[in-house]
Amino acid sequence: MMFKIGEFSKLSKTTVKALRYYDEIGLLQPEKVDLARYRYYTTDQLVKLHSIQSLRQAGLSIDEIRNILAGKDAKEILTKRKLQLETDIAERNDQLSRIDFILQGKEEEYVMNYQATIKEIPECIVYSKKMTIPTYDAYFTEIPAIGAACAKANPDLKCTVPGYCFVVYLDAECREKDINVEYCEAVDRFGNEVEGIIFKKMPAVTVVSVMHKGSYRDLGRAYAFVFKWIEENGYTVTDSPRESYIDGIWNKESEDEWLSEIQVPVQKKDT
Amino acid sequence: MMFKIGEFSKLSKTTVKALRYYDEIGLLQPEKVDLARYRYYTTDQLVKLHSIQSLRQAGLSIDEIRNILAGKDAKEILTKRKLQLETDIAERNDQLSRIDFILQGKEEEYVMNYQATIKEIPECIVYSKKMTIPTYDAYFTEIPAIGAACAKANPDLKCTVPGYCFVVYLDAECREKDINVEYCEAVDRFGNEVEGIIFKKMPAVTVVSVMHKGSYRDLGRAYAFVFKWIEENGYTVTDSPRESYIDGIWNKESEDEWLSEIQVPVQKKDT
DNA sequence: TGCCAACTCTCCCGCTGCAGGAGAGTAGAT
DNA sequence: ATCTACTCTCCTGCAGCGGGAGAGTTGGCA
Repeated sequence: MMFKIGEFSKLSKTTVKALRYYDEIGLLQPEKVDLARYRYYTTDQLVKLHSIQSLRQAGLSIDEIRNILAGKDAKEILTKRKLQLETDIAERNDQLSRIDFILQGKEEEYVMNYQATIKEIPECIVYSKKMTIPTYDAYFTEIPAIGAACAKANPDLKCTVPGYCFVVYLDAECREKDINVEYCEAVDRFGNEVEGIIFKKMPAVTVVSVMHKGSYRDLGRAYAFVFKWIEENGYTVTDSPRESYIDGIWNKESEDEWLSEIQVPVQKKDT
Repeated sequence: MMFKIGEFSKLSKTTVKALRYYDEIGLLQPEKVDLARYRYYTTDQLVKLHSIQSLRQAGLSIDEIRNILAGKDAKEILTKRKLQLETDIAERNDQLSRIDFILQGKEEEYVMNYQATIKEIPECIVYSKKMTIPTYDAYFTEIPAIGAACAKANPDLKCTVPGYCFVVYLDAECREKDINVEYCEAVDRFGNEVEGIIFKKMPAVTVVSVMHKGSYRDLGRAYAFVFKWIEENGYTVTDSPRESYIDGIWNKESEDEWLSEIQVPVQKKDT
């Protein structure tokens, strides 16, 4: 009793296309092929195909199935696939959470609002100085002074391209006055340390990033957003936030065009 | 301030390959391209790219992102993607459950054991006869008799190719004696009804299928397997099981080569 | 014997979102 | 002038088939 491909297809509830594909890749070959190249299948193939289907429906790739049918360690392959599936599901749950977060906001204003992304900041060398500043306005005098002092002590030192210039907020809470901060700028190597300026290597870190366009006065809203995002998407803060300056007074006249990026080191909560 | 693609790539933590691809498909084009076709980006692109990344990380396709950025109904697109993600996660949980089910068995014996698949049985026309049979052995006399009676009353009637010949177990519990069954065979059209034989259309149904090779005496093990599978993989039985005969006494001499398929109509439990 | 419908065959393209690599041209520092 | 580090444009590959073109086969019926 031999079946032509169409019959076998109905018998096994598999498409003809899939059967031909399985033949081509050598996963399931017909019992016999005649002179006109017609494929003929028997119930032996039906049994094998049933195994294949059961594994496909369990989410295994064709290569994995081939290995299992060839007698390789099924337990190992299945366990591997299981892990893959688990990370896969975790990823999709993360995505679901992000979509819900967006949908719960006013969707019409979506484009105008803040948006968060997760990124990896690679390791870098920075010169840095810790200080306590009375108010935010002190930045405009302090920062150029640090830059000048460092350049004087290290004439050959170069900033990275593109630049990475940021402030780390060392206080646990947000405050408006007497803020403990660390000013950092990424450079290409270690140099001479003067006037409280030190060099160090910042390790690579995973952050959630939010872009803020406009005056620094409104940065508070961006922070509120990012912390809410972290909370509601199942992350935990692992370090002090960084505020990275991309466009500012040095290259844009209008405050409205200033661009900053808030980077909060985080880690996914394992639930 | 313009960035070449490599700098922009570092700034945005996006690969150069992806940036070129986004340019090609018109998702994110550089501010300017020079005579040597070098791409130059500005921070405007950085902001847009950040939006794109946030949506990509939420699992949206590039087409969906393009639509959202073009001002189309973001809520609708996001809701659709959310549904997709939910069915996607459900599917993977199903796969996970199947893998766990396999792993909990003795994996070395996996190949020799039963395997279950879900399939759709399409609608079909059958002639059928309900009866109560004392023991399974009665099949061997009853079934040929029904076939003969039907053929006599309907000389032109043809069975489908491939054939689909099965028994439905009408009793809720399994019993060894006085079993209520319905014998069915798929045919190409309705015909004359004689001797308790009736014609009817069987609706399409989703079943879990298990293949059983060998004597009918061991079918019990296959049933035990399939009901355990259904239980542990979160399905519920929706109708009486069918036992479909593929290879049997009519074409194989040795009982060991007989092949039957158990089909149990099921539905996924919504958790 | 001829004919026609229903199958079957073998290419080949398309899908998604890039990654990898070849081979050639450029920019900028020395 | 040279050298290195970029950048460019193709082209291929992935996973698992689905869709379709164009050509050959089979089997039943007149």
